[in-house]
Amino acid sequence: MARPQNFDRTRVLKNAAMIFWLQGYQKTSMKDLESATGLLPSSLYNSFGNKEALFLEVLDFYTDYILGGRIEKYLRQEDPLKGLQQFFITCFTDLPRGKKGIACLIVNSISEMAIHNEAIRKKLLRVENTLTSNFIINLDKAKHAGTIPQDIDSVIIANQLLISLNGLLVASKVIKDNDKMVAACEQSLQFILGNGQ
Amino acid sequence: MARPQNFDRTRVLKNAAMIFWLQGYQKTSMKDLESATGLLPSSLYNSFGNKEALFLEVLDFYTDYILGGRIEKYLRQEDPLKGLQQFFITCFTDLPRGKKGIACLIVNSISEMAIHNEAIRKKLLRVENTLTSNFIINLDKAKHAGTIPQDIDSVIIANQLLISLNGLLVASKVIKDNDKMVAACEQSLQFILGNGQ
DNA sequence: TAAGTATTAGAGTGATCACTACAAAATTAA
DNA sequence: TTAATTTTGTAGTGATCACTCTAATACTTA
Repeated sequence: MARPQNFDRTRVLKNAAMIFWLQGYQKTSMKDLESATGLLPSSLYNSFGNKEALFLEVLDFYTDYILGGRIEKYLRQEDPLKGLQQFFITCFTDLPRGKKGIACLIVNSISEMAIHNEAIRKKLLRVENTLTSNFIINLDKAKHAGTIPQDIDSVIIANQLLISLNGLLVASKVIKDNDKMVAACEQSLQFILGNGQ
Repeated sequence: MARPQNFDRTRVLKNAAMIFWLQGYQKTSMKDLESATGLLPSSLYNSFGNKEALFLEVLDFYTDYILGGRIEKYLRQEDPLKGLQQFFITCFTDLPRGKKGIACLIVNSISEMAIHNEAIRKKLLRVENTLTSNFIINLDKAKHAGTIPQDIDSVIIANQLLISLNGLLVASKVIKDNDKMVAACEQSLQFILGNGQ
C-alpha cells in the first residue's frame, strides 16, 4: 500500500461546510477552501475531485452529521412538540460565534444553486423531504400523546412548518437580529401549531 | 449641450433585471449584461457606474415597476382576499416563458446578497416591509368587508403570509413544477386565511 | 531494505472577471 | 460653422478564477 492522507476528512468537510455556509458557493474560492481546510490545492483536488464534487460531499456531510444531529438532539426528544419548537428556535440561536443573517446551508444552497446544478438540486430536494418526514413523525407523536388535536392533517401542518422555516430563514438574512428572529419563530409556531387547538 | 444616450433606460433595466433574476448576481457577468441589454461596456459603465450600482438600480426598478405593478394589479382589486390569493398564485404562474424554479428576484437576492452587501440588504428589507404593509391593508379591508373575522390580528397574519410566500418561493427552486407550486400555494393560503374562519 | 504507490508541495495554466483608457463619433448651443 | 460635451467603440488592464503538471516525499508491503 501507499502513503495515507495525513488529514482528518471529517474535519476538512466541517471546515468546508462552514465557509460554504458563511460565504455561499460562488463567493467561496478554492483559495478560501485551502485556507479553511488547511489543505494544499493538490490535496483538495486529489481527495475531492473539484469544487462541485467537494460541495456535494459537504452537503452530504452537513445533512448526515449536522442536520442529522440536530434532528436527533432536538426533534427526537420525549416531548414531540417541544422538540419541534427547539428545532426551529435553535436554527436562529445555535449559530457560529457572533454570526447573524447566515440562515442555514441548505436554504442558502437551494436559493443560490438549485437552478444552476441539477445534482445539487436533487440532493437538496431530498433533504427538504427528509425534514418534512421528520416533522410528520413528531406531529403524529403529538397527536398520539394528545398535545395536538387528533383531527389535524399532519402532512399539511408539516408542509406549513417546512415552508415557514424556510421563510423564516430567508427573513433572518435581512433582519439580522437573532432575538427578533426567535420572536418571529415563536409567533409562527404558535400560529401553525396553536391554530385548531 | 451634448450627445444624448440612444437607448431606453427602462428597457435596459428590465433586461438587466431579467438576467439577474434568472442567473443571480454573481453568475451574471458584465458580458452577460452587455448581451442582455445590447449596450457596450463603455455605455454600461458610463450610465450605471459599476455592476453593484447597476444591480441596486435594477432592484429599485423591479420594486417600483414590476412588484409595484403586481401590487396594483392583484392586491388592490375589489375583493381583498381574492387579491391576496391572486398575488400569491401569480408568483408561480406569471413567469417568463417556460421558466421553472426561478422564484423571484427579491427572495433570490436576499438569499444570495444580503450577507455580502449592506446597501443591498437594506433595500431588500424595505421591499419586504412594503409587502407586509400591503398584506395588512388587504387583511384590514377583508375584516371590514366581513370576509375574515374581526378578531384576527392583521399584523400576525400578514407576517405569516410573507414568511410563507418566501418559503414557497424557496420551495419552488427545488420542486420546479409550477402546478405543484400553485397547489402548495393554495394549501398555505387556505391554512393561513382559512384557519379561524 | 527495496519496490510500489499515493500524497504533498509549489509553481504555473489559460480563461474569465470587473473595469478602464482613449479616441472617434454624435449632438447641441453659440 | 465651430466649440463644447457626452456617448460610443475597441482594445486592453491586472487580478482572480478553477484547475493541473511534475517532482519530491512519505508510507506500506513484501
